[in-house]
Amino acid sequence: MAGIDDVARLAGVSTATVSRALSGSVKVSDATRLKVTEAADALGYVVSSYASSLASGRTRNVGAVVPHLNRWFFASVIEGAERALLRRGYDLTLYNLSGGGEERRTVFERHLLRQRVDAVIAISLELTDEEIGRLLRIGKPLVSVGGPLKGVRSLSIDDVAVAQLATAHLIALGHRRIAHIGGGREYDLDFHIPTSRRHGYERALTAAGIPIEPALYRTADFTIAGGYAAAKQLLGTPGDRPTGIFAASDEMAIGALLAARDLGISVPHDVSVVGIDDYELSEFFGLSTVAQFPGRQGELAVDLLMRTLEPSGEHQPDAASMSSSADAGATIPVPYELIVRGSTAAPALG
Amino acid sequence: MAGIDDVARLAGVSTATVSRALSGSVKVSDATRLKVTEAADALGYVVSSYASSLASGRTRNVGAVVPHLNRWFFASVIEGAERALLRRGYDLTLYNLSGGGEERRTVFERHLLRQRVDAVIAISLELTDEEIGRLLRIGKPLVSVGGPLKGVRSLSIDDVAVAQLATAHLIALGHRRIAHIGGGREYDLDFHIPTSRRHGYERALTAAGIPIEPALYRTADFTIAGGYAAAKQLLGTPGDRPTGIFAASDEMAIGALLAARDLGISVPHDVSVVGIDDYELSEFFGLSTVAQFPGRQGELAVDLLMRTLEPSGEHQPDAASMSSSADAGATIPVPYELIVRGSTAAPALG
DNA sequence: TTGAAAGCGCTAACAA
DNA sequence: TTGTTAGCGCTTTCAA
Repeated sequence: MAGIDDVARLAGVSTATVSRALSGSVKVSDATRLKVTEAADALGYVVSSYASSLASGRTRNVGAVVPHLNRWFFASVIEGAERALLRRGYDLTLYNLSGGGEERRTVFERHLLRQRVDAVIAISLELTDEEIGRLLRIGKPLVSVGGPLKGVRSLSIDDVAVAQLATAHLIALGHRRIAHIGGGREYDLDFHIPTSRRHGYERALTAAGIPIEPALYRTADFTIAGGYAAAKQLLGTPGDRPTGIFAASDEMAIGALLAARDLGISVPHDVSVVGIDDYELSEFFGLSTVAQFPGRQGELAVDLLMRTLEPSGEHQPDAASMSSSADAGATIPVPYELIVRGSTAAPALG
Repeated sequence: MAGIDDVARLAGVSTATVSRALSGSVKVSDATRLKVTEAADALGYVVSSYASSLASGRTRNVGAVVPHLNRWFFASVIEGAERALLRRGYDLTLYNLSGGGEERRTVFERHLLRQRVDAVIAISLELTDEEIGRLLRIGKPLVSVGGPLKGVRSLSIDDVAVAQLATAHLIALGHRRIAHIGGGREYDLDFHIPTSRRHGYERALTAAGIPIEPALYRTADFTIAGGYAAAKQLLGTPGDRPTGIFAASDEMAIGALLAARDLGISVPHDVSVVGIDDYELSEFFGLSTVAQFPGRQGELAVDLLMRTLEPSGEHQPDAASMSSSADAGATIPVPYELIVRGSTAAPALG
């Protein structure tokens, strides 16, 4: 392993100049920079991250905390964040909390505090004040993706508006009996997503003068299997069957599609189905949905962080910006878009 | 941020003793250890990872390189590895190569060489000799999961045996006309998984005296949509339709299930379907499959690495064990298991 | 079992 | 623009 002195010697400059030439930011003459980079390449020299961190106090590494890894939304956010970080020469250290209770404590009390990361991205995690406080106190900027966090900059779609849009889409097609498959109470812990989406559904109905019918509301667990079971109840019950179903996630909506098929109910002729997400299988199933773009959300989170970590020129180096400035704690709305595919149509006559 | 001196002062010992007491390994009296841990807790002291790394040369961090994050197998391996690492106080730094060509180069030429990780886990990646060589030369142990890598310890199921088992399952039920949906040539780059699985299929047929029919072989891209399209061809073609389909992955098998349904062909009455993986949706679809356990594979990879990183007692501290000892480069077979669900049965009579 | 002290390999003042 | 030098906060000899 060649060290900085080897490079300095070969290039005929001091180690300080090597450091400056390689970091790129500070003023170095072109000729010197060239000599240095050539020497570094010749020796296969790469800056040692920990020596650099110890001297500079910056790690060029960001921590990402997720509740699970094997779910489309979380994995997509991470992919986007990683892409953006790699582009800037940063690494991403992953903390997956799916293991259970004890894990969460050690991650927040040890791993995230040991100065391995410059900042933290929390994905769909309702952090406690304690957890947020610890991070902010040691000066680690924090950004939340997927839901609002008190006192923390947060990126999230407007769940009420998205649900309202999906429901309004069905109403605009002429549907009046519209069921909703929402998330169960146990999934309401994090940011009340199920509750917000239910509100959006109800708001759309009310705006159209359609009464809210409790019988048309079911809950599930955000999976295909859960959506399937809920839809079977909704569609199999004899009597006044709904002509439209709005599911709070595409996975549940796909479950509804499969349930309808198994019951011999044709989509969209007999029932229309709309979801939220634009999940990876949604296109295959021809599901109409309100798309959100988790990869883009991950990139945006990194952009936000970088403004604090690398205040470049126009941004004033506002050290406190992540914890006490006016917009800390603000929820920044991110884009969404209605995508109409084959699973929604006007209700059949009669 | 309290430092080690603060803890030393509060505990009334030297910084060296604090370091020893907290690292746990070296000899420290119980009384001293107690004093130190109490002082550390009182101050909220956590060892600074970079200072520790610079002094010790060890980071307690492992790099994991994946081709994509948003796919069940890769995400599951990472989850397992992370779980095992967290348990040992290690972090996991993720390198996702899905961004494209340039990314791969910088990851291998910069990020992985800058001493941020003690070891590397490569997941389903066919590394070049160059890439492997660089890592090994700077003393970073390397383990591969998902396929054999020349000169590197590798964890993988026996693809030929697994495919043979799945096919033999159909044969044992009485099927003779068995189709295979394999992976296309373009997916053969990494470890020849499609080729190996096809060999297993052919071997099972041959062992049963069943001729191999080219018309019963289709390729797809390992997705549900791809399996759906391939199965439609296989099942829709008039004439001597297969009574069994073996797909090289569960996702393609699920596609086949959906295709059969759309064609009005009943599973398993008219056609049986079996896959490989035990993917997360397989149970929901009642798919028979040969399960592999990627989470467990991730944990095993960590176990293997730890033997080199933390030679504890019985293991001799064999520094070269990952690169030049007898079993470096050996492929370690990992468990798999046939799971019979509702998608396979004896062929209908006549 | 404990303490003193010498680095680990860089970066950032400061000076030139 | 470049060089000199003093740390960054730990771990690990070595000596006691």
